[in-house]
Amino acid sequence: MKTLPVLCCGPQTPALDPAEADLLAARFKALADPARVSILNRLASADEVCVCDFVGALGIAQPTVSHHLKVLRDAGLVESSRRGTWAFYRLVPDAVDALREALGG
Amino acid sequence: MKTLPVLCCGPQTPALDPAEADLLAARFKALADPARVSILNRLASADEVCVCDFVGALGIAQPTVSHHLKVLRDAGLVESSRRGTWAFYRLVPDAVDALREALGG
DNA sequence: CGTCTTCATCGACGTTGATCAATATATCGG
DNA sequence: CCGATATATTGATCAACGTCGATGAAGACG
Repeated sequence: MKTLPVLCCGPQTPALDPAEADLLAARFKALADPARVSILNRLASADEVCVCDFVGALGIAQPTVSHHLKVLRDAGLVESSRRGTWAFYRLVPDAVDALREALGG
Repeated sequence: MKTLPVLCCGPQTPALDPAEADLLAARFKALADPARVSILNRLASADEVCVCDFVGALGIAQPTVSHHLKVLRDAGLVESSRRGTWAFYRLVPDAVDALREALGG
């Protein structure tokens, strides 16, 4: 007669909702690049920062900066408004707070 | 005579240390996948979880789970210990705390 | 209008990552 | 030692990402 294999785990607790996992992963992915971490860090120290400031500080080409800002915008972590010639970016505090809470507040 | 262009930004505050940005980005990148977010979420609710539990709960193949666990291990977010047949994974609280502080605690 | 500046988008290139089948390694029971 | 189980590693494939040059869109200024 065949013996049953020994099990290591009891009944499983339900997994995290896949949609919730997707949302969190998408937001963390927006931070998965040094340039974008630097952008967020700079935004944390000022109410508004204009794009030309990022270009000067990050040492990467202007289209690349624009690309990173779009990634952060699509993730809902920053928002922008254009005034005349320049575009200014701000943090979205609620989105950043949500991420921090996901890490176990 | 040529006029000087109007500037939008004053003198720049120093940028975040590139090495620091790299480290933070690497850790956020480890969370930039739904499977790994679910793994961390499950680890947050239990002292230890064995690999077979992840395989059952995530609905992805065993080598893929092993790959994701390696990514989290390399990022220093989890650690593992083998006891007999099974491997158990735990959170590394300090690493998770560091990430949360980077989001502005 | 014409030119200059700022910023966004597009197209292309090389790199990285996620996934799984197959295989390797290790441990337990007999 | 042998077969079964659990985990890790390898190799291959396909998609996604970072980067930049070229181009486009929109306002400022004369």
